Amino acid sequence: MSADGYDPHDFPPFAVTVDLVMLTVRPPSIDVLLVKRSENPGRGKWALPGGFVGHDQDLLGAAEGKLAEKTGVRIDRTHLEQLETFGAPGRDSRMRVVSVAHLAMLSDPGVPDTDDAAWHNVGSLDLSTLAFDHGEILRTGLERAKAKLEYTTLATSFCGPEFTIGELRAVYEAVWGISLDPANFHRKVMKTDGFVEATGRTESAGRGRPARTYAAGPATDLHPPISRS
Amino acid sequence: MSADGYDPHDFPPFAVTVDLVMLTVRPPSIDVLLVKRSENPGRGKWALPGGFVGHDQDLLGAAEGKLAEKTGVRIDRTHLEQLETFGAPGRDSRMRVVSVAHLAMLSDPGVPDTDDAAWHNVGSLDLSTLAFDHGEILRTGLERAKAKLEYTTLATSFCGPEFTIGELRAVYEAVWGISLDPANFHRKVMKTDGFVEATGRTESAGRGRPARTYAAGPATDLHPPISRS
DNA sequence: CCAAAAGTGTTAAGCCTACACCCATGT
DNA sequence: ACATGGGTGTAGGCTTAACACTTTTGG
Repeated sequence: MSADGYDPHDFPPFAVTVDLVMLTVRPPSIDVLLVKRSENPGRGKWALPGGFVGHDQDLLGAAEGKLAEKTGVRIDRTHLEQLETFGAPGRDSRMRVVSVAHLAMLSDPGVPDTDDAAWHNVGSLDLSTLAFDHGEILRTGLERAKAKLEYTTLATSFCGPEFTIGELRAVYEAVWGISLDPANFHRKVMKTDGFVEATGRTESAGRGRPARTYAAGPATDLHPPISRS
Repeated sequence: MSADGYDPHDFPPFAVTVDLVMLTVRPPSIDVLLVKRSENPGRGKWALPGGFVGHDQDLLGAAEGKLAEKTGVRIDRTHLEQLETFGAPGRDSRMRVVSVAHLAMLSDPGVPDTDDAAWHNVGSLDLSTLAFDHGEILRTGLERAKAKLEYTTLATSFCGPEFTIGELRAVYEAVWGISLDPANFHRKVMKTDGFVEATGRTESAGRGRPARTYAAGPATDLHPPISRS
């Protein structure tokens, strides 16, 4: 674009793909969906799900399609955003590929693991064993997710349609790897407009006082101060 | 990539470009470098500088090249980062183009305006008149710059090699469009490790007590709390 | 001396943390 | 009864915003 001095019919051709970092939280584990490569390069290695962008697809649409194909999850309760674009020469030995990585944050879809697709606990995963540069992409996605919990309300997208404040807190604790004061956490969530909405129901977790349940609120991108202590 | 089920020799071909949102601050104005298009589509319109990515170039390298070509500025004092990738079908009428937009934050390079490249005050610019989707890209870049001032020390990259705290404050005031308390701002900068380093010199701005000068400190990506009040 | 900008001191308001304490349930 | 997690109250410490005040220059 703005290709002054270039003949538009003589540009270097690229393949463009989308790759997805699909994260879900099953406290205290945080899991990523990986697929086993059936072809070279990287045959037998685990990789992020992804695929070529069609000629008439936009980037987010291509990512949505991959997400639906892998999880069958309805898009509305899932957060999906562009992460970063990776395009180093040689990252794919076959050809010049630019991959637009996306980050998806979803509640446990309950999709069972199969031979060629499985959820992996990121804590016990050696990133350097992933195919291509997918270890680096995954690291970037994890960092983004950690950062976003702090100043957005996106943690709710890791929860089901109805959840307790304790379950929400468990998401933060899993992602940040620390423990939070239940009392103070409760207050911070409550005082943040649009974070959660009361359902009026309660849910018993077996032992202890039953907790009120909530649904994700309308706010998604504002900046509440959920501090890390 | 991870193109299971696709023949790697039969992928949809794309052109990949980098476009640059090059911002500089001349308080109280914040300026962006635009080039006038000499070819269709969008002939005569202003556009972000950019160009095709070469087959052996990585994305950041391609952006650095464009930056050097347009400003002659040395890279070390300039902040350059990937912004977002834009790839909607039809954004360029000639072909399917994916543009990896980058954001550059630089101190006034003193490059004079020419017929086909000029610095524009973003406040008095109608974004909808830019070529392609460059108005949207510019808006994204401005938002990113505003946000990054709050929790990084990148404001120094808008300043020259030696600057006063007042000049640094003027950067914040220009970007955020508000005025800050000089006393409190001074303290916040000083108590943030690695934000600025004293030169030992002072500089008289004509009237008033001469200010000590500083150089950018080693920190670039930490999180000092420069609040917006 | 006066205006103006740099820089320091001070104080009151608000926020956050830590923890005490009560509530409601399963066993 | 007691253990367990949910939820509220509260005191102390810390940060912050607002502004008074001193410093150092040019006119």
